[in-house]
Amino acid sequence: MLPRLTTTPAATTVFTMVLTQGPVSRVEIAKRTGLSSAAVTKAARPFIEKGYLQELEATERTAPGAGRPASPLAIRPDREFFIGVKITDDELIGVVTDLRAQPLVSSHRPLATTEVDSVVAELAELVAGLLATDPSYGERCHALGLAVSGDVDKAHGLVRYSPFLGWRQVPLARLAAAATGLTVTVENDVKALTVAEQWFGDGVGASSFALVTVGMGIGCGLVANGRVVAGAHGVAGEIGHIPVGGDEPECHCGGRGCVEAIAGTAPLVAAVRAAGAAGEEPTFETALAAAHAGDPAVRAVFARAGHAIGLAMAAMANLFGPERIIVTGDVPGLAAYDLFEEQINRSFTAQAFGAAADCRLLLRPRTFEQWARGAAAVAIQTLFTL
Amino acid sequence: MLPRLTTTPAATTVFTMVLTQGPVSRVEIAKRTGLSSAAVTKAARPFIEKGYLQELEATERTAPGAGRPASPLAIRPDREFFIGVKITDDELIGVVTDLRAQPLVSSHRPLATTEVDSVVAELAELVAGLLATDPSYGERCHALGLAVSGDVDKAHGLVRYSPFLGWRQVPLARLAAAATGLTVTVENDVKALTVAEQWFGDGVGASSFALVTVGMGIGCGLVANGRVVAGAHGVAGEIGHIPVGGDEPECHCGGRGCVEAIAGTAPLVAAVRAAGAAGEEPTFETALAAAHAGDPAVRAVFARAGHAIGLAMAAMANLFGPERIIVTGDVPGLAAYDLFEEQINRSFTAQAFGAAADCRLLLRPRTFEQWARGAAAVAIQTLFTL
DNA sequence: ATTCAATTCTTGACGAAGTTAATTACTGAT
DNA sequence: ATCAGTAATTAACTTCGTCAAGAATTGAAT
Repeated sequence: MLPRLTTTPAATTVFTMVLTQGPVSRVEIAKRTGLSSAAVTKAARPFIEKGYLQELEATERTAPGAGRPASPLAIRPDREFFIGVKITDDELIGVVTDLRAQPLVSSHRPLATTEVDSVVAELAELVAGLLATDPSYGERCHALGLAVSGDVDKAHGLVRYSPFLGWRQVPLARLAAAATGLTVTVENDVKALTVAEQWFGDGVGASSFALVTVGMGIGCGLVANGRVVAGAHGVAGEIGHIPVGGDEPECHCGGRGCVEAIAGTAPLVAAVRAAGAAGEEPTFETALAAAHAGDPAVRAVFARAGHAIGLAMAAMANLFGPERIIVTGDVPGLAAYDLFEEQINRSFTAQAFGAAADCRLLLRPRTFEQWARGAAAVAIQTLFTL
Repeated sequence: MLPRLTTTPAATTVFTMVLTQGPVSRVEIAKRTGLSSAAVTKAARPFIEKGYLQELEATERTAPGAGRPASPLAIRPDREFFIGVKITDDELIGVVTDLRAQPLVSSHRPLATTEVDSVVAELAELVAGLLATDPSYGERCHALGLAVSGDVDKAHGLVRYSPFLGWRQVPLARLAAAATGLTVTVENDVKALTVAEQWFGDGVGASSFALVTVGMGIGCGLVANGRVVAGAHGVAGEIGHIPVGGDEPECHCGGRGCVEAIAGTAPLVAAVRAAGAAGEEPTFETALAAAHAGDPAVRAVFARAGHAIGLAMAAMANLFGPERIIVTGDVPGLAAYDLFEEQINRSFTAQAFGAAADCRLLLRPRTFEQWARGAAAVAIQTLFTL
């Protein structure tokens, strides 16, 4: 267990500002937070003493002017390391990150089964392997973040229900802590990625934004008033089940017209097959290739999917009014994104209500390692938030 | 100007808990908030001294037991009064409320024009009339809340854009303050109603909930993590422009398939007309009568509208995961609600994703005075929140 | 009746956190 | 060199809330 450094509100504020807003002078921190500069000095001191923060050298200082030059506070990223692991149904993806949640090494480990004990055992080995890659990791890594799809109770480290893994009420934090000796946080995978964007990515500085993930399914993480929207019953961000398709396609969720039933990987391939394109037994890869080769029937299917995604994003923006929308995807979705993009933009703009269309759309490809990074970001945020 | 009593976090917490959670003992407040009971005693004292809070008499106390009986703190609702006014394009609706935002008197005033100066002048007369109804109002009323549809900048008391009123960049708080001598807050009407539910209605105790208003249009207010979702570009809660209707109906917003283009009052009447039902030139009233009389064509139109509303509510719930959904409406919507209700419930349940269907649906008819009450609630919340 | 245990509320000393105001530190310009 | 301007630090003070002890008020046991 790492002793908690952020004991007071001011300490939390100051440290997270330096962590997320890059090097900042004390006066600047005081201005932005409303604290007195004296308070900033005091709050920063313990972090400097313990090596989490440092003052930048004179050479690294910014624009000069009249008066004493500022000595901006900067994070020491290698003061502490974190491990983030994304757990899928057939693989563990793990990364070691620094304090800024920057991935340093990554490692994959296939899963033969999703049986809990077996996954935890594999996880322990993955973690041990990652820690062994550098001696400093063993010394200065105390926290592990896990990202799992489904309904996660972060406060209790409990996976309430994960359909993909077939887990119910699994006390994953406790099990993983016992197996690895680290402090463990568990979070829903989309929310974890959202936290990574909020603190270390394109959500920095926005009090509200949305993250839309396009891939096998379509997911969404929301931040409002600076906090992740949790969802009262374990459900939130299910943008994939907004019914924009009319009565037509039936969805695995029992609903009709869901975005995911149009633009999810499986329905998309099915639509290509129904169109008789991309070969005898089309797969996502052959469909992709056919679309890139210019097959109009296949391209129409992708355009329809993009339309559905754009409408759902507009619905979300109309309801929620985010400052920005970050669009990202896992590996398959990522490869197809160029096929969606134009139609997403067009349909979003057409359906966004009034000023909601002013919302900035940011396209950000993210690899699977980024999901693991999200898990690490949650561990970091948990450690440094009161 | 009323001097601010809630200067410290503890004072705010204690007072708002008594205000919103009814009579509570100090120990109970301490338990729920995590404060020490000593802190509660200290925080409560100034409110008692100034007459905002009182200790309940022995006779009013709750269940006895061993030990010193609790003396619960209760609000003194008549210590301070508030005026709330809802501004529509053809009418001002005003109420005087007590500290609990309970309406005591109401008054309407027709508007010949929506020209700003004229509206402000009418407003001043309305307020003067309301204050004259009881001498204590004049003594103990210092704040006025205004509710306006459209994009409102509450922090600056500015109506950025209100399509219904044809207003742009109107510094309404300043103008109304000058005309009435009261401290004025301005808020979007749906958000105001949401605040009323959050503090004094069916949102009490919920850290997240949604309010859906069915009427001429369909609106929505959202509360997440205990705070109203504002929307970055002045847009939020536009549930009426979620495209659940496919490509079919074109909406006045420029989009297609919007809920409001199906279930709004005008499109609904148009659909009845297209069906050739409810008389030569059907109005909302004749359509309503025909539906209540059992005309199947008209009932089908209402069912279709209910379906659209239910789907939009499910989309919202899937995305947002509210603990509860409060469904309400203005006068016309209210009269028709029984025709929507069954279909709303059915379509919501069908489309809600997994546990999102567990969300409690509360049907709460609200009169126009309730909207005015919402404005008063915002004034109250603003006064007693740090 | 009296004592005791239980629970609520109050009080005053203390401690932690942050503010203000004065001081020191450092720079470029006159 | 002096000076004006900005940054950071320091020390005294304020404020808020905790803690621990005690006062208040009841029901139950002796």
